[in-house]
Amino acid sequence: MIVVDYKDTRPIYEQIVERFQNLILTGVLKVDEQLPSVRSLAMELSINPNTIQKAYSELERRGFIYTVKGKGNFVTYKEELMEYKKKELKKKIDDVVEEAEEVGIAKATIIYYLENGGDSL
Amino acid sequence: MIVVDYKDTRPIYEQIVERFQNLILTGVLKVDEQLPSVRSLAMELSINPNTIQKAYSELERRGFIYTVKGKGNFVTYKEELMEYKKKELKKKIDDVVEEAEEVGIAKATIIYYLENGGDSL
DNA sequence: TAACTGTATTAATCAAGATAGTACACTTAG
DNA sequence: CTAAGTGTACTATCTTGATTAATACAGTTA
Repeated sequence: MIVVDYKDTRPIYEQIVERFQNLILTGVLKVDEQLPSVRSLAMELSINPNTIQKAYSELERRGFIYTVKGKGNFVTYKEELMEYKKKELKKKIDDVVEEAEEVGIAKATIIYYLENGGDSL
Repeated sequence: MIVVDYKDTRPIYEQIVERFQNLILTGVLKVDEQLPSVRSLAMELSINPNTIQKAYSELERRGFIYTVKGKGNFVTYKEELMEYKKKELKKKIDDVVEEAEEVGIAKATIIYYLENGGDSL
């Protein structure tokens, strides 16, 4: 379910955070479903429990999971997550548009590219 | 012209690379214009010359500048850069679209958002 | 020749990420 | 209640990439 890419320059805990985010947002992990425990996942991936813990803390901070001491980590109610994801997406889209405009590519050109693809940028 | 943000977690040389990329792509630095020398910029920013060198090497590798030993570093012909920038932009746009579709947001919705903004995602 | 340029190399330092080991608190099944 | 599973916290150590430091070499130009 979770894979670590050692060729990736990003820290392991970030990779884990992103992987779980995707699993949750795509519905592979259902609402209130339990995530692997800190220790078991660490064992499975042959990495330190502290690294998993760091990833889980970040996922909780971002609102993707909630933690119950002594029980485990669980997936948050999905609607809240969609809101989070939408915000992220909007930010990315706005960034791209801004970046394009800095080099003289208008928003309309981007829309045209989205509609027609290919070399239309 | 160049600023280093120590609160930024990214390495200094990456910040410098990105800053110069923008200055070049936005036309603030003209074609064939000379960049500050390795030593002078290092002095100005109070950082090590090696760090500037690393940034300039990367900029050359990416095709943004060309280097003449004994003379300095100069801005590359702009059309080539636009091609580079367009490729980058396309990649980013495609990424966003893919990411959106993973959570059930269609390309059409993104286009609508671009056209109308606000909460239309 | 002197004073600029870029380039290369080696060693030392620093900080973030990751590991290792241990301890403590809570929950649940038995 | 006890045992085994959870999450949490803390400290010490290791590793790696980024950065600094110091120096040397090579090309360009006034």
